[in-house]
Amino acid sequence: MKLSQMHFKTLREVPTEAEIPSHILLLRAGMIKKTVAGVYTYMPMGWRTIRKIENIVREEMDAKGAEEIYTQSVQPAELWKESGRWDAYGPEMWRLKDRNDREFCLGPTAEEVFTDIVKSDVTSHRQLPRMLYQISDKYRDEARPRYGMMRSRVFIMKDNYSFDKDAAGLDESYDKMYDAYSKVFTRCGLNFRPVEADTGAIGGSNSHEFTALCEYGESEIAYCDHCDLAATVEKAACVDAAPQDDVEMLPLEKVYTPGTKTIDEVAAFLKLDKKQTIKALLFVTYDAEGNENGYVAVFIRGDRELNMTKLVNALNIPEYAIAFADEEKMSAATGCVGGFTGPMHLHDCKIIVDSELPGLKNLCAGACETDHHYINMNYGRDYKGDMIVDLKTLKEGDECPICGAPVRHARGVEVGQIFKLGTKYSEPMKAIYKDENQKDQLIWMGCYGIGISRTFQAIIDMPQNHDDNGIIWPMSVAPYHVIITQVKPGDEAQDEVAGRIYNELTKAGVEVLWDDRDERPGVKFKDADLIGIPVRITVGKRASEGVVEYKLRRDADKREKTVDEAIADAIEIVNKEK
RNA sequence: CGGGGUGUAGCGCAGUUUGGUAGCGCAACUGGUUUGGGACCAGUGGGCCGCGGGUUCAAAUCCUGCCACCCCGACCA
Repeated sequence: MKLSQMHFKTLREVPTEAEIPSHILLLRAGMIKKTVAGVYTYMPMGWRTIRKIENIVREEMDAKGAEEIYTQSVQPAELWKESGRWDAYGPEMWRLKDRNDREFCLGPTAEEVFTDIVKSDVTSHRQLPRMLYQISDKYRDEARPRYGMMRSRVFIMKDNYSFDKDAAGLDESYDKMYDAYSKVFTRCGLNFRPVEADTGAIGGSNSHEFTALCEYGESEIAYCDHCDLAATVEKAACVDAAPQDDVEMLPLEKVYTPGTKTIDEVAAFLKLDKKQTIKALLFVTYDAEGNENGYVAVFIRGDRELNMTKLVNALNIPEYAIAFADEEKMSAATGCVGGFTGPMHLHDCKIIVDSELPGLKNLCAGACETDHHYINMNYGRDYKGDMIVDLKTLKEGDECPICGAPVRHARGVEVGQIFKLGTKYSEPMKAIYKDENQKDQLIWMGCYGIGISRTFQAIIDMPQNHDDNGIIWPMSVAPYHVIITQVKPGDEAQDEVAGRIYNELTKAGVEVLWDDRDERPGVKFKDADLIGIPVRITVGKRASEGVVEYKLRRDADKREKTVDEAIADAIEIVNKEK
């Protein structure tokens, strides 16, 4: 393809909307354009890379026996009501009505549609297992779109669904996908790590997230250098402090603690370690219509951090159905007092106690009375919880829940996630097959997603895939393999040499971009670096002698080569790496 | 949804405090000189100053309502 004939434009200056390298470079390279917040257009060069990623995904899916289908984005509300997720999904779902007032959504995912398809076609154990996938736009009306395509409202996702006879079959499908995903992300040039993850709105029993390691990522993962621990921070279990069984309970005492509303203030005032205090966190919960339907008080050791995901899982409600409470409003109903709430004297309020508190003795907590705290508070004797559960966030340096070593944290971008759904969808939607004994059985399902557009962007954020001058595409996903930078189009010798290189490489299956624009050489070099084509062949002054310059985008050094050498070397490296 | 910020030419910005009818750089276009790392000279075109309402002889500028976008948080396969 001749660059002079392409719809191609690069930006010299950084657009204000972008902050992280991948977003800045994609915009500057003219590979994407924003349509509206969280919605992007893929320009020719960017779209080529998207298609390369998609094809890597297709190859790996097909290799595991999955078949591609295509379901359209508009999905009827009935299916979602059948699974129970029409209400559960919340404001993120993009809902719409047709002219007859029937309800639909733009698919944020497609468990319902796939389950519906399979249940009507599959009736016998002989038809299982099955694995179907698709690559399509997904719609999620994100509260805050961010970082270009890292968190957008419309994005390209590969989603597939496995249908098995039983749990063992599901395990097998899951393992296949785990393997396929590892291959996909390796081929895409990502530094990634599979980590255990929470199942969120999708549900199910077991899940791994594939996280591209990158400082700009929104996921935080916890891992351990000494054992296999690798989990999202939401998922990671936390080790309770050792129970103080041998410590004697001291008499409960109310103390005057004027103006000490925060844990830091109380601890300083009473000269206590924060580990001897209990922190209160107050929440209000909402029903499906968005009306308040209850209060929740969470108690956790003063130095700990609440893990919202664990709380929501314990309450078995969706995340959007809970929010920090207006303490003043709540005080009338429950007796809490802003800054001085403790687990005693509360009423009409669900009390949730972190799992390590019952084992700890003589703690300090609010007295539900302004300017007062209790000291020597003990579980069982002085207070009780309606629920006792691990609500702690595993922090960097905390004890590893598996081996006890200090835990490490890293940031990353979630590029894929796999779930064991079990019968979560087949049960409400009645996806049933007849087994060998002519008995009805539920189909066991798994679902597996890859954010194609997110992967596209995450690739660039890998440190090895960009530098100050632009993108450095891995060969496997580069929009073109080779760029011919012709210094002086119209020069007879250069035209001849560039044309020959173009033709021979193209014949060999190499994708070549020919920069034949009437621009100064500097502009072409800058653009070539910016768009990140892996191999550059510069046809310049010495073209008449049959000599060109050969340079890899990722290396600094350039080398003069004969035309034939350059062609041979380009073919070799492209075939090796593509 | 809470907090903060910004909307002026395709992109990046100044002008707003103190009202007087819009400017700079890049990009584009024309001509010329250039041609191996974002050239130079001369010239040209391009703006409902986010949108509505108000104050005023006069509004990019003051008042007011709305909208959009970005950042932090909340939230999120």
